Amino acid sequence: MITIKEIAKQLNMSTTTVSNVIHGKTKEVSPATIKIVEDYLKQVDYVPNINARNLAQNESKIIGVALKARADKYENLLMDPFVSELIGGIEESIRNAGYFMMLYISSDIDKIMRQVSTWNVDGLLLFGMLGDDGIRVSQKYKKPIVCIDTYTIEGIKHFVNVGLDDEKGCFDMVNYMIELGHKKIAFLSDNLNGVDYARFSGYKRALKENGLSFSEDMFFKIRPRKEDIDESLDEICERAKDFDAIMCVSDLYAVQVMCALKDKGVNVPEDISIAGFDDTLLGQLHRPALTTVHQSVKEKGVLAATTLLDRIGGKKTPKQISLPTTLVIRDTVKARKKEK
Amino acid sequence: MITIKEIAKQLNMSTTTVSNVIHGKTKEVSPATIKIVEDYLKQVDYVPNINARNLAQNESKIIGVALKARADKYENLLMDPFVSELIGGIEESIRNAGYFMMLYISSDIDKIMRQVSTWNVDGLLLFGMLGDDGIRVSQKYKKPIVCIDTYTIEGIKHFVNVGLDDEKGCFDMVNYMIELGHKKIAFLSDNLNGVDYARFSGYKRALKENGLSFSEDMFFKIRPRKEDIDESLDEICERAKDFDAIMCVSDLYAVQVMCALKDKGVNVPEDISIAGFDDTLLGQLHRPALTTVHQSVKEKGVLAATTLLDRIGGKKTPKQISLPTTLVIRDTVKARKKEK
DNA sequence: TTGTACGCGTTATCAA
DNA sequence: TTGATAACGCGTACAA
Repeated sequence: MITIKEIAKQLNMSTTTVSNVIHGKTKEVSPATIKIVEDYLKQVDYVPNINARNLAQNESKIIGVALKARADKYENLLMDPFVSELIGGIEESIRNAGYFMMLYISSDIDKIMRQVSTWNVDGLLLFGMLGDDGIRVSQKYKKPIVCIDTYTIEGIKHFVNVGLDDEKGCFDMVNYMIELGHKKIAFLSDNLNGVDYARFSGYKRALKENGLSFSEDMFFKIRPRKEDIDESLDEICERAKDFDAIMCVSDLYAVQVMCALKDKGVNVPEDISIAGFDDTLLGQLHRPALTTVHQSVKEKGVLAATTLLDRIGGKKTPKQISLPTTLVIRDTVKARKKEK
Repeated sequence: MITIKEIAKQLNMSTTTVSNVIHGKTKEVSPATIKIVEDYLKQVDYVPNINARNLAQNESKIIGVALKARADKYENLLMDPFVSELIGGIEESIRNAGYFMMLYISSDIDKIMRQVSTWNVDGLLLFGMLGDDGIRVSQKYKKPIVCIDTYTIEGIKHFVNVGLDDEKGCFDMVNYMIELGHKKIAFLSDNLNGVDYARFSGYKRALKENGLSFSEDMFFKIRPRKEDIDESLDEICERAKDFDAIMCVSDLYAVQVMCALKDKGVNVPEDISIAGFDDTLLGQLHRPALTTVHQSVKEKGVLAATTLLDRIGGKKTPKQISLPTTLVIRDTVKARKKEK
């Protein structure tokens, strides 16, 4: 690890000159010196020490990406295909902009904030915030923040948010199901907060606008933890007998339910129709191929990252950015045939 | 962002004393002063500046995780379920050990190495190294390195490696297929380097030990890029007509092939048997459920990270660590019925 | 055109 | 038991 000081010593010049050449401030350096320094730099393969630079300039070139994990859901958040695709898009954008990504995964918002302060990150990307998390973050951290898929009022007020038109996506799909003659349509998710609540709202609006009523027994609450999932799926399959169709809050759940149904001899879409949400690989590679609501997850990550970078660069950006959804009609939702 | 200097000023004492209290070097500090400092620390929510600390101590508490991307395969490596599960395990271990993870994704090994030097990372985790990458890295970087799934001779010589018994895993599966009466068994992958070559070797050994011969036309080379995949799968389905079974190098390919076959009216396992490798969610959630070779991807990540941390801590570790595989018998490989 | 000197926040050494 | 000061490597204002 050679330093500027060392280079200056070897070349018999001052650190300022070396530093100026490195940063292209060559207006005030003679061409001859430039050449000498540049040649030497290549020779010794100079790499600046980021810590010293950050300390001197009070910036870090780091984007913090904080994922608030839900303790009840996954062993590790990165194993969720949605999350990894999102991070993929984020990572790529950050890298291309010459920044670094520092990933924090924790269910403890205070821990996350300590890390963020410690590293003096230039900007923050937040995913999975709920309740008053937003307030607590914005009290401690004064640099640009962009949230992803945040629905809490505090989030909306305080931050820039990149989201999706979840409500409409679900509305469109349920509407489509009803057009095909389905009457008893269940909604399946593991909770009714944030994004899931928005989708649930779209589901209910579609029912209402088509003159169908909603009752509590039409909500299928799945328990996704490893130790619960089998029992939970059994119960859902049992309840599903009375239904024409199930609107699932994610592709993953849709595929899991279809597998459980098939194992019990129930056929999709002949006996029951199933729709998913997200349009991940899982649904694309299932047979029958999953009818689902498409969203571009990678694009969401890219958009969130570039928006944050714009803000760091002092540009104005919209505060609420909402990506569109589209229906992907494949083979798991078909016209209702028989009476139940 | 309050600093030690500021705290010392407020409390009318020296930075040394404050620093000592913070680091628990309380042998030489009077109880009274300790109390004062500790109380004040809580009040102001002091967070250390990592850059200054790293500069002073010449360490970073960062583990660099470098993924060498194959330009021909994915838009973004993180979208590969295998990779994200691996990273999940790594991230968790690093975090639990009080370190930070810095992720580099690039197809350019020199770029990766520059980043690693810049950040002065305490250790390096390498995935996807091929050819002479290993030599180039070890020339520039002198701190502990652990590779994952590296098979090159240079890699083996220079580094600690955490891998899998790929050869045996594939051997066992092909052996099992042959026991069930299959004779013409194809091997499918996108290349024959590194890990894939090891699996290919296991496949060939199983053929040989069972008195079956291998010929070039038994290797199905899939082209996984978006623009090629459909054509590639068409070709593979066509060639598959002459075969009893296909040993696929990954679950992803196995599932893709099964979908393509099904779309053409070919039934698995009735018409042809298919086996995968890795045991990912994709195979578990397919129907018929995929018969595959299990490896614990997350555990591999955990083991690589803890091995690296051990080395950083000065502990001795084995140089070659190989995880076992197990056969997961599900529904896509069945006894051969009809003559072809 | 080039060089000197200082500050960034922390830790470590050594003196008081 | 406490404090003053140097050092880490870089960038830069200002002096030469």
